[in-house]
Formats: sequence, C-alpha cells, structure tokens
Amino acid sequence: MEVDDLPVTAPESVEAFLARLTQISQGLPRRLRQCADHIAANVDRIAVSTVAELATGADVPPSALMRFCQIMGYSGFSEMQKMFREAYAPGFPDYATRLKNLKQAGSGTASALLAEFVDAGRISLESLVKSTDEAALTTAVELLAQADTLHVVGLRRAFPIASYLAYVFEKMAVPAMLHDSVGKLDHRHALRAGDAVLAITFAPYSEETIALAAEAHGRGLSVVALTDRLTSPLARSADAVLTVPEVDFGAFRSLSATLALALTLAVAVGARRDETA
Amino acid sequence: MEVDDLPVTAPESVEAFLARLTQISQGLPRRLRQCADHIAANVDRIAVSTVAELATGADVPPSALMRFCQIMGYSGFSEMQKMFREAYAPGFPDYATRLKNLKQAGSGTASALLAEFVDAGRISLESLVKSTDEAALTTAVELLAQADTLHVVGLRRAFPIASYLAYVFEKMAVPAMLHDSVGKLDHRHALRAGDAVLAITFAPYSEETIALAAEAHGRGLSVVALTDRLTSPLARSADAVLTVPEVDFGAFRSLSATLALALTLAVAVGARRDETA
DNA sequence: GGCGTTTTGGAACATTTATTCCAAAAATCC
DNA sequence: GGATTTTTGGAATAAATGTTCCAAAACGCC
Repeated sequence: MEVDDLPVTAPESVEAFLARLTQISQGLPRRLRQCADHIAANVDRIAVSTVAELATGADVPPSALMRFCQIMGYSGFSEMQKMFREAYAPGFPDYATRLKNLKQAGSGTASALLAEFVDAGRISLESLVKSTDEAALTTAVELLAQADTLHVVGLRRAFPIASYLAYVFEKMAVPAMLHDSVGKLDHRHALRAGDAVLAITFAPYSEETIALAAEAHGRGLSVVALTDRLTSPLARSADAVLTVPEVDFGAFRSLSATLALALTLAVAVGARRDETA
Repeated sequence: MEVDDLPVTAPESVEAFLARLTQISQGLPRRLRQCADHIAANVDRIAVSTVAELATGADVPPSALMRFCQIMGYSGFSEMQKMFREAYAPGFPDYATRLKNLKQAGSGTASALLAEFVDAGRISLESLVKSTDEAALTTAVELLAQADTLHVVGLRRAFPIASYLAYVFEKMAVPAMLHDSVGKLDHRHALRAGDAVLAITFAPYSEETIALAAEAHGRGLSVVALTDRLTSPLARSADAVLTVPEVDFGAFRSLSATLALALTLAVAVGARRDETA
C-alpha cells in the first residue's frame, strides 16, 4: 500500500480522524487492519499511551503502528498524539494570551474593553461548569444547611461576594452574619458552637479571613472555603473547599464564575434548610 | 526541605493526590509552591504533558518540578504521571454536554442549580454586548474621568457592585468614596463641587440611592446611573444612564452582566484618567 | 556580618520512546 | 512455479524526555 494514495492532509480533529479511519479501514492489509481496529476501540487512550503500548495492545510490532500513523496522514506517531492531546485541552488556561488581549484593548475604546470583560466572564463560567467538584459542593451545602448561624467572611476583592451572600441569605431568612472589618472590630467572639463559617479569599489571601477560618476550625465549627486554588491557605482549615477558576487580571477579575458558584451555594443551602425545617 | 519529612507513600488516586497537595502546600519554598499552584490548577493536564511543558507553565526549571514530584511521594515525574494516565478519563465533555448533565442531575440538587445560574449568567453577558448603549458608556467614562472624587452608591443587591467598584478604583488610585449606610449615617455632605456620583440601583429601587443622586444632580454634579431600565427613577437625575439586561433565575440575579459593565466602566475611567493626567 | 542550612538552576547523564530501514516473508500475477 | 510486488518484523538509530548532581545563590540564625 502506498502511503500517498490520496492527497493527504492530516486530520486536525477527532471527528476528522474518525472519518478518515472508517474511510480507509477496508482494503487494509492484516497488520494495519489490526492497528485500525485497536485504535478505533481505544481512541480515548491515544493521548496517554506510547507507541509500544498501543502496538502491544493491537498485537503488532511498533513499526506497524508507525506505518499506520503515516497512512492516516501524520508524519508519525508523535504528530498524531499531539492532535489528541490538544483536542482534550481545557478551554482557557491560556493566561498569557488573554492578558495580552486585555492590555491591548485597554488602550482602546470602552466598548472594546466591555467585549473583553464579557468574554472573560463567559470563559470563566464555562470553565466553572467543567471543573466543579460536585462532591465538594454537596458537602458544603450539607454543612451549611445543618449549622445554626452562618458567618460569611470575605474582604477586599472577595467582599462583594460576601456581601451578596449576606443579602441572599437574608432574603431567604437564613440567619447569617457578614464579617467585615469596619472599625477594625474583630467579630470572632460571635462564633458559637453549632455555627458554620463560609470564608472567601483569593490570592493575595487576606490574613483576617484565614485567621477567622482557622479559629473556627480550631473550635470545631464547620468551615466552607471559597477560593481560587486547592493550595490556598484556606484549604488548611476547611471541611469543604470550593475552587473557582476565574480568569484573573490582577485587580480586574470578572467575578462572574465566583458569583455564580456563591449564589448556587446560597440558594441550595436555603432550599435545604426549608426541606429539613 | 527534606523529601522524607513524613513516612511517605505515593498517592495512588487523584483524590489522595489532591489531599496530599493541600496538606503540604503551605510551608513550601517559593519555586515548589509555584509548582504546587500550577499543578493544582492543571490537574487534568498532567497525564498529557511533559515535564518541560509543566515546568514552563509553572515558570520554574524542570528540576524544580522533579523535586516537587518527589516531595509528593513519587520516585519521579514518570511515576506520578503514570498514576494520572491510568486514571485518565478522556477529558471532560465539552461545556454544552457537561451543562446538560448537570441540569439532569435533578432539580433541587446543587449541581442543577449551578447549571441554571451559569446559564443565566452567560445569557446576560451575551445580551449585554448586544444592548449596550455605546454613546452612554462613552459619556459616562468621560464624566467620571473628569471629576475629582467619585462617590459610589449602591445598596442591598447593588451593594456588591458598589463595593467592587470601590475596590477597583482604589487599586487604580482613583479617588473614590463608597457610600454605605452603616450606622444610618448620611454622607451627602461629602459631595463637593467637581465631584461625580455613580449610582447603582435595581427594582425595587432604594430610596437612599435615588435621594443621593437627586441631591447631587440638584447641586450640579455629574451623575452616572447604572440601573435596570431606562424608566428607572434614577434616570431623572442622571447625566448618563447605563442599563443592564440581567436575567433572573428564581428570585436571584446572577449579576454577571452588571459586574462586567461596572468593571468596564471602572477600568476605562482609570485608563482615561491616566492619559489626561 | 560570618556561618551553616536550605533552595535553586542548569548542565551532564540516563532512560525511554519514536522512527527508519532493509532483508525476509507473504501474497499476487503471469 | 517463478518473477514481481506488497507486507512484515526487528534491529539500528535518532530524538525526546526524564533524572541526577553539584556549584552557586539565597536564606536564616547567631
């Protein structure tokens, strides 16, 4: 069989790959057919396998598999694998590019800026949907629903979230207290047995929030953390950690995803409390 | 840092991995912390990345990443990657599929709620771009950029927006004052000639906000309104009216679009002030 | 500010993995 | 059944990737 039977361009998507696979699969000699079959049955493992592994699985020598890749239109296995690795790529973590876009837009009109922020928000929301830890979310709802008074704490950039949560809890008649640092007052003595803390902070993490969470944790209260990464210092003292993959531009974080998650939490807690009341 | 701080057994599941990650992540030196953060934020890419790629992403040399793997309890990167490759479930489905799955999780569950809020947010963002009055936005930026001190007022559900604006203005060194009603104090005497008011309110409109806007307007200050409809009572005393078509889900609005518009306004004003300074 | 300790970067090295090539085997055709 | 073409396997080679190690820098502690 000639490698260049057709004017070949390498498939650039999983769909195109599959299409070409079915197109060529009849009329293939024995060993190559074995490759095709095994690959077809294990498309989702291509990204994480080596030539040797796939070849063994297909019960052919590595060289046969190489030939197969070439027949598919790629220069070799590496090129083919690259396509699969990129195809499963998550939507956004192209941090650098986005930042550049925003900077360029910053010098433009307000409308251009708006478009950027809207886009950042949309991407954050999509990525939130893809990455939410459902188990952690359920645990968090459960913990907060069982508690007496909820203590919501979040300062600086997290304060808008905290204040919205306080507002929503109030609307739903869930006893909640918003901890701010007005007058540098410290409200930690307000924590009582049976209460729970909902702490929100993002890098650079604010001391006060972490301290309050730690205090509560030390005293045996439930602590739910809403933060940006699992490695956040908040994770230390939390019984449930919810992370939000927000696209972050220094001070200019869109907060869309964070708000959506916070709101979900609040409403779910409210509903859960009604059920069990 | 010693590699064998603890009697280490290499995590054999993604959960165990994440648990250990949070356990060790504080008290890590700078480079290793960078590794931890980047890894935590890209867990789903470990299976399909090389040491070099991950190291570049974390902005550390490859050797630092190797050390990180060892601290996590593995003999090296290969062993760690092996675990992820075995656990590899072919990437999350795309956004649309995942969203559908979440919704089907059953109404009432937190996941289903999340899907709804995300959806509401996305729709709001989309319609924001379509419906924004560019002229009004430009005027608003102009007015706020020329003013001395900015007075940001927004209560109840608008308060999160107002507080975030105050935060962003502060970060950009734009003189701004957040009007809350702590202690029922009224700050209207803080308004001085040359200042401008940025008032935010949604139905049901809050008296205080409208009153402050009216007062400012009466005294000849510029007033920018961020509200839900052109017929809002705020419109009467405003020199520029920005409206946000936010979609509600249940009784609560996601605020995504409102935040995006607010952020745009703030950043545009900050940039404009720098230019003309 | 010197001294021991920890952390870091990168070059050298080792290992794994991909790829090529060609002679042997099988298939096809006359 | 022999000549010609296609297919195959594996050994040899090339490329890439992972890993170690050590000197230099940074840090923390008297």
